[in-house]
Amino acid sequence: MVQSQEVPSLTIGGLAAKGGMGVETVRFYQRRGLLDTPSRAGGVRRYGQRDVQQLQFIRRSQSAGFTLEEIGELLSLDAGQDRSRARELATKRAAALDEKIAELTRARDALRRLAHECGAGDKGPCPILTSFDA
Amino acid sequence: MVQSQEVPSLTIGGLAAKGGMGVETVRFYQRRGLLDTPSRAGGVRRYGQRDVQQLQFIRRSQSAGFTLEEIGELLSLDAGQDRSRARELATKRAAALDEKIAELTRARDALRRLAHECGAGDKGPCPILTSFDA
DNA sequence: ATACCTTCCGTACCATGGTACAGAGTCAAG
DNA sequence: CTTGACTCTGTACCATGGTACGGAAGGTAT
Repeated sequence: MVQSQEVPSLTIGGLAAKGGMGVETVRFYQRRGLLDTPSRAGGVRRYGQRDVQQLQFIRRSQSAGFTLEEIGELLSLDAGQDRSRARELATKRAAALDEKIAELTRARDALRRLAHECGAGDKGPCPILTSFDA
Repeated sequence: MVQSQEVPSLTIGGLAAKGGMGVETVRFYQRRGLLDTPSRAGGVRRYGQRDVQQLQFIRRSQSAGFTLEEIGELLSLDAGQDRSRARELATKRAAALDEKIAELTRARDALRRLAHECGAGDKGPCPILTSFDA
């Protein structure tokens, strides 16, 4: 089985576009060590599919609540041998998300209650401060 | 019905403790206009139940995802007459929370899947990058 | 080959939500 | 009436996650 040896063809602008972010953000991730910086063979740096995937991974991880520092660790684990550490990070974050989800759900319910109790009228004070018992 | 005219008796330290935060944070909220600064009648400023309640409100609102700026608006609405604005803010945030909850739920499920797929062994690489399809 | 756009690199700046500290004043217990 | 803890005020600093900008070099369409 031969690995298809992709020729990296994107410039940083194209890469950023595929990642759904600005060029400056890509460079920022490079500075942070989240994305490597290919060599300037000749003129301008070129990026490939792997880099696109990595940017998308960063975004997904962020939306899962990982910090950039944690994402750095995940990326280093991806290539590494320490499965149990990988599992640990994933399950810890999943548990944290369970808590966060519960918290946001309570808050949402409280807000809907507040909106309802605030009544149908449009005049008069609405005691938000005491109504919002999250 | 007579309003019980509470005599404010807490110092800033006691207030902060009741709010579950540090003194510096209370002062920070005062600077941001989220909490008013009683006059220094004599020596030291004194705080009452209303202030405690307000700090708790701030914390609850933060956990509901409001920014400090939005919280400032909510507080001004509390005393105000604009019920429809209050309802609008509450329902908008509730909807935003619904989205956020869905996003976090997806991320959590993806993480649990990842942890599972990462297997029971403890050696060898775990393709996190491609497994985490949030 | 001449515009014109992008990249490159370094450095500076931004918003958000705090946290720390110095130096002076105030308070309460012993 | 001293001592030690707490308060007050102003200003500075912090972490996180970017965003902006200037000036030089590279790439590309006409």
